[in-house]
Amino acid sequence: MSKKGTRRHASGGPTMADLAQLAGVSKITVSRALGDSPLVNPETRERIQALAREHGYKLNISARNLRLRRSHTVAVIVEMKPSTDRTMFDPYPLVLLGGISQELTAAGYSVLLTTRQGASAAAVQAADGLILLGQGAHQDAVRRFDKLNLPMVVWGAQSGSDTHVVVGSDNRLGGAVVARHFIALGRHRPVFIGNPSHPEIFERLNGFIDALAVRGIKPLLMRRDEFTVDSGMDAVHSLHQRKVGFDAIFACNDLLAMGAIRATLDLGRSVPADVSVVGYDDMPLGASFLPPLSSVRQDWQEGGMLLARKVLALIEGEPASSESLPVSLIVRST
Amino acid sequence: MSKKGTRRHASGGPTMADLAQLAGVSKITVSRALGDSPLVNPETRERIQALAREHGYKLNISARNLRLRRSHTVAVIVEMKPSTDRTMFDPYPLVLLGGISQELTAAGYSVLLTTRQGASAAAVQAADGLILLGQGAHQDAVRRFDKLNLPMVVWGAQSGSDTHVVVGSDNRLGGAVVARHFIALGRHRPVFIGNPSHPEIFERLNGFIDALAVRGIKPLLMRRDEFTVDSGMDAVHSLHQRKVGFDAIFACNDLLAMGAIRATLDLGRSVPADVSVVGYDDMPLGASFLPPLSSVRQDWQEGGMLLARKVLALIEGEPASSESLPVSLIVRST
DNA sequence: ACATCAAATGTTATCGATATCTTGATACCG
DNA sequence: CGGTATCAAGATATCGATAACATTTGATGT
Repeated sequence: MSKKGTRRHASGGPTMADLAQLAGVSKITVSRALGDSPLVNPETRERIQALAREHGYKLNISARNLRLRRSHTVAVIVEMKPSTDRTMFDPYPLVLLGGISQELTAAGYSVLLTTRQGASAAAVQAADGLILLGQGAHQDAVRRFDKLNLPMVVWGAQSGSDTHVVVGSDNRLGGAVVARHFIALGRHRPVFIGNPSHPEIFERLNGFIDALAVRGIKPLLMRRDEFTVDSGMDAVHSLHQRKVGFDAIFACNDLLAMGAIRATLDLGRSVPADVSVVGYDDMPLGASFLPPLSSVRQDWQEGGMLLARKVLALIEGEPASSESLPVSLIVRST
Repeated sequence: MSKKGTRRHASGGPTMADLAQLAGVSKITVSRALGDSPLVNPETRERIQALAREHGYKLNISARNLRLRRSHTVAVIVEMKPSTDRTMFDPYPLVLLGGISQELTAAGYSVLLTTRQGASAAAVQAADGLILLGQGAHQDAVRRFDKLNLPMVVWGAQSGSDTHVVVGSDNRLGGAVVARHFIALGRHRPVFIGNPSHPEIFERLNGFIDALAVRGIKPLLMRRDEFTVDSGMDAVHSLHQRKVGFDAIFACNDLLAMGAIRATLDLGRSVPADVSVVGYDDMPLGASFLPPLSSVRQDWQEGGMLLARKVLALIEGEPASSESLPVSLIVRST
């Protein structure tokens, strides 16, 4: 079936040049017709578009990207720790991704997903913009990708010295809200469970401490590196062994909170009568926990959408500034 | 020759041509040097690579993609329903993605993440291969992307008529394993909770039914569309109201199972003494549930890696066949 | 000394789409 | 009727990297 004129290309379909020949016009006219440019006669346009459909023409994105110097692609760099085989402990990154994806797709962009390590770094530089996820978004990572000179936004906590755009929940506020909740309940021996070496957790802790300080209350920090139920239980058992008194627990994650509650109940104390507990992230499951868990809710989807909007703005050459998203305390039974 | 020599390009860095001029060689030599080709003199190579580093040279991926007709990119199409759907909020797709990402990255590929709807469909065709996620992977979606004529693999349940490569957990086996577990425990009035209109769930149900049939047992189907704790509770309450007897529950998801257990306990019956319950997916939280939940575990990460390996094989022109991953029953207290 | 060969580098064409600059044709105006 | 808008379409150059083919040079063998 192969004649010289109708050569099939290895990659498959016909090119604009092929269509041009079929239609008896030049390449550029085909380009215009397919782009609905007003520069072509409506009849010609129709004819060419029909021809394109008929022959299953597909635009070669790589060629267009090269010519336009734009890929309409945003790279999302996710920190996937090699250590834990469970990639990330929680569903949130996906929700974040969902928000990002939704917004970018709507704007005609697509998402290039990359992990921090390895070879795919090469592909990143074809992107029009960058979104850095993964808690902390460690400075070295930021600096590394900064060198690409692309519009970039980072999810996480703002640290004063940063020059790039950071979007994140207002973790300080999150801590403060919980503190005020405890104060309103008349608690005065609160405990914080979590790992403050993550910038975001650090902010929560600070907000917590500062808001408590207003009443002269100093929380006890139970540092725990794992964000698991077991870790939460362990923290409370440890408090008990050390005979430390406490009447409120702020766990920086719902799993920790559930563990803490379980351990507290095991020790024969009541939640919330004896001990108030508040978690963080408002996992769907928390509402079904017994007793239903109070928690601080972040709007991840909105976060993702905001991240996306910021990169898009930067890509368009518009200014964009760092921003914190409000959080809300969902009070249930604990 | 007027201004060309020193012109800075809009997109930023120098090109191979620029480097070539700086080094006093031709473009192709630069290309070879940067590609560590043995065709260039080691000294020359060093010199050029040093120059590249010094001037912050970045390869233009779009140009290379065009020339090579390969993007070293695999598109992953995720079904994200805009509504509050299960897919988006479960951790599993992310784990799957993690596996995919890990394997592809290792092979020098990157991941183009796309949702099924919308404009980003254009970008997909630049990919070297396709992975279709999202339960069901509905036939229309499959057919639509099949037209792109790209190597494609699908995550989900195999339906006999499919010609494309399907990778998924062995859901039939999952159902059968639970059935045999119930039989071993001497249960004879089992209930299935879930939504069998999803192909994967349908398979679980079939495996369950068939394996029970060996002992002449017929399970009761409680159809529930939502995969939530509430839905699980509701199912059991409904059973109770209708005065239907049961001594075993197979919930096609852990949240349903937890709900079912909660409701069962609420009704004054004991788990597992009176009623055995098995969930599905083995969520991390299930192990910390009270009582610790028995569940069927699928290896999502391995699934993702397998998907990736299959597309890569297809891309390389090698054959690949559909495959089911084994599942395992994790017996805990329920 | 001359042919042969291999190493190192260069020349040219190409991947496919599109911006810029022209050209040809028709209409419109005073 | 000459001159200028207006519209439709073409010619050419370009984006940046690389494959295929071509050339130069020095070394080796007989």
